[in-house]
Amino acid sequence: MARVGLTTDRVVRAGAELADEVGFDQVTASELARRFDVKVASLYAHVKNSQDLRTRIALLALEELADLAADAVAGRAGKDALVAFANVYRDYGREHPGRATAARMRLDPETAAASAGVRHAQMTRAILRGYDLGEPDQTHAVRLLGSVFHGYSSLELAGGFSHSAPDSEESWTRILDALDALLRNWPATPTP
Amino acid sequence: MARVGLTTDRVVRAGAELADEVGFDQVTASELARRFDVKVASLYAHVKNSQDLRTRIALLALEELADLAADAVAGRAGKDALVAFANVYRDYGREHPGRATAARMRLDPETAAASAGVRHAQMTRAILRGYDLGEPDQTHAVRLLGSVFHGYSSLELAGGFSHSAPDSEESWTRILDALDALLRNWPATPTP
DNA sequence: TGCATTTGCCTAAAGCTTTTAGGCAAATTA
DNA sequence: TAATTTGCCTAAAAGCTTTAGGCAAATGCA
Repeated sequence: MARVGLTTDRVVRAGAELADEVGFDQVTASELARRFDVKVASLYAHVKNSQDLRTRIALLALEELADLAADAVAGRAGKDALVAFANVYRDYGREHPGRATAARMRLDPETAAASAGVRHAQMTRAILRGYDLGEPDQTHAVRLLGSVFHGYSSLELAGGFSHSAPDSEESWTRILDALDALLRNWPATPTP
Repeated sequence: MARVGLTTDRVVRAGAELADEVGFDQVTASELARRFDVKVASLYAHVKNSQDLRTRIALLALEELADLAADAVAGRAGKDALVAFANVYRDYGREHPGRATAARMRLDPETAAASAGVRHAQMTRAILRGYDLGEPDQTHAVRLLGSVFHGYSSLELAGGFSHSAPDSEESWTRILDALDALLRNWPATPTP
């Protein structure tokens, strides 16, 4: 019997492509097997189960995103860095909707701690060095940026901003302008 | 044979509770049937298929959220309204994680247009009347707020902010302070 | 109250996905 | 070339989804 040359890596990559084509939650071992022209059981030598497959796709997406982000911010600072960084997330979500959804998947704490997710947080902090924020405000800002990137990408993917003016492109630009202004002018803790 | 008294409404409500208990994507017709002590096929008289069930749970969640939000903002304005509104989203996500995930589900355009989603957008606009924003900036701000609420809730649910200082509560408060400051001070479109 | 109709839940069955166990042949190593 | 490892296979069990057809309970009407 001819061997197709399955490896965990190839299976996960094919899973990521499948996710982009049919949606992350339509990724099944069966469909993947069909694409490799292989029996389903054969896949189970390379991933523990279908949950494991999905988790690996998520980890792959997080790494790809982190690599792209690292590239984008290299040699930039201030608003320039912020915009480049933010666009990586948005563009990734539009080019790879399945992977992007995967990247938003809930991971158990240990898996998350060992994932490229930590690089994302570090890079966000690095960008904030271009603004004058001490702790704990820097952490608040990291969380705010994460929420906006995450949320915008997800709403845009869900079609929330299509079919209505102004177009998403313009909102995105202006939101980044606004975030930049906010970070330059972060309000002091109000005295209660 | 004793009748349990299934209706579409009861099935969907039970589905929403199940979602909160086991996670939205673990909601299956089989499990629901088990809880009603009924055969699976019986459910299919009340929902078209399992996708229909999930969509109906999402619509229920959107309505509940809109009702809560409407209550919360009644009689409030400015930052007070913003904070009350925002807290509805965050609290709902923490009290009803499954429903909240459902509310973030991708709906097809017609379904979305007929959903309580439009009330959410209207209420967000109403809150922004407390700030001095013209069009198209008001729309940009609606999208920003949607992204933040959506994103923060989703990250918090995924455990992104637990096990690290400062606690999520504090970040949330400070992020709302920051958004209020931003809306009061929305930057003009930069001249290119 | 008695009868007709509607409705609610059932059984049956087919098709699909997941997952495990065990086997044989191809690839690798010695 | 022989021994070992590895890759893919068949088989099979178990669960979820969905449709079709049937019977009995609830409802409506004379």
